[in-house]
Amino acid sequence: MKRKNAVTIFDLAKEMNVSPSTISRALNNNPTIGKNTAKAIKQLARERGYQPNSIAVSLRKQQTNNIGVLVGRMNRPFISSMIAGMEEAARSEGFNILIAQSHDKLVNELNSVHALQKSLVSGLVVSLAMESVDYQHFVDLIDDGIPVLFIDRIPAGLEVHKVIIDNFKAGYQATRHLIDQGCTRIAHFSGSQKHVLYQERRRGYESALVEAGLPVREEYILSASALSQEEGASMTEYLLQFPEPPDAIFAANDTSAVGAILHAKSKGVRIPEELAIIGFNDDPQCQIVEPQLSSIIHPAVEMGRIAIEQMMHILHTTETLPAQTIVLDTSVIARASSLREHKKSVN
Amino acid sequence: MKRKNAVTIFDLAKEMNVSPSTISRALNNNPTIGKNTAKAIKQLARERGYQPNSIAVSLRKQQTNNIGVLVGRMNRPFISSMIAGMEEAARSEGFNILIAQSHDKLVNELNSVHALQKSLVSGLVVSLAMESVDYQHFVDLIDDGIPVLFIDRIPAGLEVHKVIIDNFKAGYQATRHLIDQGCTRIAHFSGSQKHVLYQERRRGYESALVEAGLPVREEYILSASALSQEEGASMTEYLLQFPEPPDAIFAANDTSAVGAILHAKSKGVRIPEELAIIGFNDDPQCQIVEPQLSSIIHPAVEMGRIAIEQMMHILHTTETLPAQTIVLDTSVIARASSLREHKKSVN
DNA sequence: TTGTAGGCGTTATCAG
DNA sequence: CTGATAACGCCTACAA
Repeated sequence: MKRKNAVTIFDLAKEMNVSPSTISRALNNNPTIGKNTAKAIKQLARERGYQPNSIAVSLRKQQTNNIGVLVGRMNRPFISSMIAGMEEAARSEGFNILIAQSHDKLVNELNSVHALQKSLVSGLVVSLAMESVDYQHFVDLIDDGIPVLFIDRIPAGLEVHKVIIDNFKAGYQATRHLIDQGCTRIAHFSGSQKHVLYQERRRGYESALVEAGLPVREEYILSASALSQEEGASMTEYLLQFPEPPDAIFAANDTSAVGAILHAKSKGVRIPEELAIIGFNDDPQCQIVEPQLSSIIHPAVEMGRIAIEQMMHILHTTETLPAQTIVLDTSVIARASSLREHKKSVN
Repeated sequence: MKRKNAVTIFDLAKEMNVSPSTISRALNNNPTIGKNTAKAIKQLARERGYQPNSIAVSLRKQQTNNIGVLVGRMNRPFISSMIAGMEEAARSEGFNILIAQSHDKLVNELNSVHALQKSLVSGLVVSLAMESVDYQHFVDLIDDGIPVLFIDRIPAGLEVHKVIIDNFKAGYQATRHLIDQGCTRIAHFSGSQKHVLYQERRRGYESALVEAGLPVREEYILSASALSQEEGASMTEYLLQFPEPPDAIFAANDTSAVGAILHAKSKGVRIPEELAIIGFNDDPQCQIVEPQLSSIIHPAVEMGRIAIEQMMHILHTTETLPAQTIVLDTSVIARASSLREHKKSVN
């Protein structure tokens, strides 16, 4: 398992009758090296196919070119797209992405943070595990000099770097869209209230209702742990039994919204005429379900890219940067599930 | 950016009045160390929160604990699930997964292989870029002592380690299923014929037809570059114009199959009565489209897991292992898009 | 059973 | 402008 063509700066030095340090300096564009020597050295390095041994560099600098990425599960459309964006951005900066999944369990989150720390990642990008409530392990990391940046699922009340979407505004937009379609009894499927993200979407929802002079009815606000398709269906079943059932649903994700559509259809409820529905994320399924599902667009790939750019900024700055939050915009994509006939021209 | 609690074996050695090598040996379970000393050392290491510096270890061994994973795009359901499986398996072995995307471009594939090689990954798991035809860069890597294992999209005619599904059999199964439903004019959506994977699925399709005494009609076999939903729709449109249009389609992926369903429905073609359809991959969309799409199940997560286990086996073996191919089984999952009324009891 | 010393490949510091 | 030299933290002959 030995690398064969292991050309080192020592080999180059011997061949050119200079010292290894000269080679090192030339290759690192140190200005104190003579123009000509530098050029000759680079030339030879290219010829010999010299590749700096990144492990040696890391050992010397006590820092790798790896960024750890910790997520709940990576095989979800939104997450994998986010990571895809990170990978691109990181690679263009000469960094690698090192992935860990917590499977939304605190134990795994702890272990993974630990494992990544051991691998000496230069920085860590985290989308919190569902049940995470204790953030001490991240604080330790930060205290240890490893910058941590949170993305999408952020911790509550912690002064840290964040890249998020404006969940309040998105919730407002979604609800506002339903109101614009003439809906007045709008229900909301929310997720675990432990998460800032769902709290915010809900706040946006309530704010839009209040602004429009509509009542905020507690019985119309349902929380589901996983917001699965099944949960979406059963929540819809529950709502439809009301003497005065809702005429619209704003679901905090697409999966539960699809569940709502399928259930409503199976009960002969017409969508969007009797029940307008909007989801969240713009997952691929939105364009497949019938009627097509309106949703809120997340710039997932871009979020990942921006997170890495921000991380690079932090890494390249010697002094400690104050915690900064980058907020990305969302928008409504209106489709058949919420566009009522007499409003369709309006879009 | 300095790690603070950097406890080293040297620190422990000083504290215990032994030499660093003793510490190292004890922590590595070297049997030549006295039971008691070893125990005491491990105890102290735990107390002081000692963490071996993995970079130093890597430099010494000229090998990291990272496995490179190179795929086309990671934000596709099948791929991200595969990587999820790899991540789990690798982590349980103390390895990290380092991701690179080729975006199905040869240039990126080359660059990424290069970048991963520079980061001194211990091994590389590759799912080929669409257009990859030249495999020299992988051969170089292998010659350089870095084991390479191909998964799913494998190179043609190269003696290498592989983890794949039996695409021939899967193609046979899918077609056989349609034949069992009473279909006799079965069309096939295939992908780029440069890929072994699509060649095999097609061979399986043809084999099932021949076995059943049905003709293999060239005009029923269509190839699409990306097998997108649009391509699926337009290929269906094309097929439906035949004087004797097909009564079934076996699509080499779900996306194009969904395109077929949507187009056929829009033309008033009844599914599955007039046109039975089966896809490939069992992507989430299968259960959302109406009628629900029959498909071929891939054990994606397990494939990833097995690939890593195989890689570990290779890494832990000192001599060079002969190239081995692991073939995983697939099965048909029959849903409404292909289950004809009079056959439904059969399943 | 334990200690000593050298080296993995690079870079930073200090002389020249 | 360039050359020695000493780390970075760990492992492993070889010696004791």
